[in-house]
Amino acid sequence: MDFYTFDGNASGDDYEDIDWDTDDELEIQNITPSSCATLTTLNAQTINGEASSSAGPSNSDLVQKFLGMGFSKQLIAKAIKENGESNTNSILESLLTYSVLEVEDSPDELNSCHLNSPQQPQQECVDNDQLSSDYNESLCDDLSESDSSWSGGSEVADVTSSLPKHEKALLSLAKMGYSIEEASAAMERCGPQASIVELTDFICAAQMAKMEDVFFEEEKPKLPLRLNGDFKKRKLYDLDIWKRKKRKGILTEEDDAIRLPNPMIGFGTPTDAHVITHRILPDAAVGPPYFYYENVALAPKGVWDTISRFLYDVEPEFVDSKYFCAAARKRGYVHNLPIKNRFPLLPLPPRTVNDALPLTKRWWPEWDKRTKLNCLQTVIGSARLTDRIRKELERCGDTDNPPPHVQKYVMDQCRKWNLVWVGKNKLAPLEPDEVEMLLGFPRNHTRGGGISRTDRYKSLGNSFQVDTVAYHLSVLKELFPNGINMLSLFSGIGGAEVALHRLGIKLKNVVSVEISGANRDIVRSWWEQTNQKGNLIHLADVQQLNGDRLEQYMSSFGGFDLVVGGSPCNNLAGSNRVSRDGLEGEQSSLFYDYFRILDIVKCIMNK
DNA sequence: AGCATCATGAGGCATTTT
DNA sequence: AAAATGCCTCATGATGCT
Repeated sequence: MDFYTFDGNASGDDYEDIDWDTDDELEIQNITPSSCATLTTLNAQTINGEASSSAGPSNSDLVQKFLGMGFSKQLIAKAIKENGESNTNSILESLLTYSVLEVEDSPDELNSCHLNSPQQPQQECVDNDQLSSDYNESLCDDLSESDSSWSGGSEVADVTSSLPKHEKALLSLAKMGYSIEEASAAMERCGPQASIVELTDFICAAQMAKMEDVFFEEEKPKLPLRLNGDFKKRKLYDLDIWKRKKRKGILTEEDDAIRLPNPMIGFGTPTDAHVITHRILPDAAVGPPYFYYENVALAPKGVWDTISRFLYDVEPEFVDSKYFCAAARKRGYVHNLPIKNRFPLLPLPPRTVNDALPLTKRWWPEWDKRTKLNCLQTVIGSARLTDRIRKELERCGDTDNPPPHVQKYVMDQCRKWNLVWVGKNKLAPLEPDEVEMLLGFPRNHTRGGGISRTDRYKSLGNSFQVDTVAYHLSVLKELFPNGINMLSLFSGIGGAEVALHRLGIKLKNVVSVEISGANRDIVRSWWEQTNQKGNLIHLADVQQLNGDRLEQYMSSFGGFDLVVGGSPCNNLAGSNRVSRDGLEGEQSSLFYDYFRILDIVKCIMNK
């Protein structure tokens, strides 16, 4: 395969022109992860997904940890000076002691303590004028919006001011007889906005788990994945069931499977008060290169376990993009990137339908309580549907409040098809440019150049949410100030490329593999329009990309810094009524090519 | 052949009710 | 504790038109 010349294939997700009757496909069955890198098993995890570090943390890590717990820099410096760096517990004791001298205990306030003093890191602004004025206008009051599904002001990992309420909470727990370790673990776990009740609930659960582990001294199984999220009653219930099953000896493999976190915020989002900044990666996963893999979160059972197993046992980070923009997008991301000091793209995108689509506000009925859209898919609602709804509403007469059964019918269809109000009794699916905006792409990114409207929806529906991905990739900016070389598999319309560009990360050499000619055209066109100085190499088929070819590229510009890819979800997505066959499905099995290629790159880089 | 349009549930959690 | 209910999901295939 040589540098690709554009063909006539204009479909967004079609693989019909690929010969599927190859031997490769058959060999996928029962394949096991085999890697030239040593595959090590993940150490037993603590409940909060953060394994305790055996090596002593560096001074900055230490400071960061206590900053995250809400102590002021001055107090931390003092405590470290008195106790030395090695003894974390005595530092904490000292910090608490200082707090006793300063703070009065007032439990009533503890139930509602929040971080304040929002801070946004400075960020180089790149091509933000691509975005619509609606978009920009809505940004200013974004932070003040309140949303019942999540709380807290804008906050990034670096907290520099003293936050006595945290210290109060810690102090209260200590006074209640809990150990410093338990209290701090619970606080780190539940977040700064957690109430005392939640904190004690967590500690209780942890104690129960610990107690029972004493009774069941055998092998320590992996606890269900809890990357983040609060430890509410539901979680206790889960843990209860799990313990009970274990006692009865009926613990099945399913109980050991990866579970989705609730809320689905991964290691944190730009607007979360509490962000996890440390994790332990399995040795085999540590780069180079950095890799970033994406797929739908709600895949059939066992799929994410397999993906994680192949990708060096890295636990997926599940994130719903509704915490980044006005539309939901539940996705899992497996990556070996640092997670400390992430920062969001600026300006922050509109976070409600009202802000994202201001023209719908006038027609939005009071009884439609939606503030977010559901997942943007590859097809839209039909005209007949919206016509049926309009007739149904008109049948109710000239009222602002149709009967409940009509409201339910309308709302069900609205949620199912992501309809928005564009007139009296008039609903409509999103326009392609509205989808572009919601996903964080520049306006008209997919417009023109011969692509059909149908395929625009298809390509957009298969794409990344740029703000979400950019937040994760932002840590690369300080690591690669001179730019990066990237291998982009299943590039689609270039979500990763756009994200890096908007982050101000220079793209030196990009090898992009994408089956759809229309999508390649889009990326090529974007590349030229944004005056990229780097080198874009387009290929069509990941299956044809072998080690020799990779070695050629890598020797010409010195290896890849980042390997990005979101492999086909066709056989994993819930919308697929016909062939939801799992990871071994016709298209979704291309995941194994992502692993194959990543592993080759890894081998070459670590030679 | 390309394009637009339309109809087509099940799987799997989470929550509520019994 | 179990059953019922609610809710959401990067889609595929058939058809008719130009």
